[in-house]
Amino acid sequence: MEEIDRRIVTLLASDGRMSFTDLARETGLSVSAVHQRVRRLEKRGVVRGYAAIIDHDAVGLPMTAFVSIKPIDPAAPDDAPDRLSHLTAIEACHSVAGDESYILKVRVASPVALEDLLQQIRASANVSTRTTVVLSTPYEHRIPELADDSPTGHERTG
Amino acid sequence: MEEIDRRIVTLLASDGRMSFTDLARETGLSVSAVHQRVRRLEKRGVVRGYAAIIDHDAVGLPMTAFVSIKPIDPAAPDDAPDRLSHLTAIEACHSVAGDESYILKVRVASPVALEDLLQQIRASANVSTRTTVVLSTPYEHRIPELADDSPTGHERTG
DNA sequence: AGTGAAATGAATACGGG
DNA sequence: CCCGTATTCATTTCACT
Repeated sequence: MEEIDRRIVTLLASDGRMSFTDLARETGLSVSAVHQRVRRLEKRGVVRGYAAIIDHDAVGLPMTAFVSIKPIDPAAPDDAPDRLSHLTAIEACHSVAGDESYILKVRVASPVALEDLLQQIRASANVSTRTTVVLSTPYEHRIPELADDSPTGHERTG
Repeated sequence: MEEIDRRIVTLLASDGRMSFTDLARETGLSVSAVHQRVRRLEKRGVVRGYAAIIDHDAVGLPMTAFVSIKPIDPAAPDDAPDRLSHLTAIEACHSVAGDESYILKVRVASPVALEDLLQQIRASANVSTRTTVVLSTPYEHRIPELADDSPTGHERTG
């Protein structure tokens, strides 16, 4: 991916509602050219979608935690993500290297809601849990610097 | 916060570029009414912003890790978030309860880049690190169900 | 808080270099 | 792959309930 696409991606990552007009100004291209590029980035899956960033305190989910899970029966088929996907309090599920198999990021309303959620997680996926409660979040959702070329599987190799 | 605002927040969380026209259709309000509500949600900080969701593989940052940090000198003032904020590979920084003081979520291009980043983290904040590498991400950025009332500090109490 | 209507500005489709 | 133009559609403001 080259310079201008990287710039577009960075701009949209920091303001997902930026207009094509503004993107055009920032990149020095015409509106139709950026429009075309954004649609292509969406189609190729580089831009996977757009989301409002919500203040979880303000919507009644002030408690965040990381829940690491480990299967009770290590021989059983590992379909924990599927078994847990109905629990909407789980914002993310990462398969990880290390002692435990997944790290879940969860958002709940209260300590009691967390207790309840942990029981549901254990029951749904037959796992043990280890929970790390978030006290505060100095920052989140930051934009990385995108540098140089990256393998998209779409560019020409020569 | 009541029903319609919750609906608007949920819709924008799942599609940050949804038009006011579509929001109006989905909520049964007029365009100007939703417009007013969205602006109010933004002003009150319930909606903190908008972001494009990026495929990190496609932009050359295919490696994600969680880095837990612990101060070398527990007596020193704890300004790790400030000391680390210049490292753009750090997407999020959470202060946590437990043995360690912060969990960082980082995105890097390669194992070597992670090694380099860990050295920078240790040097910048005078901390030890414990790193959990993400192997795959079954899901991320999911939208929680927003239920009932939540304390925004803005609604009338009677 | 809500509405509809009017004016501005943005998104999209198109013809062409 | 880029541009400009023309059309359609969304955003924003306003006067009013």
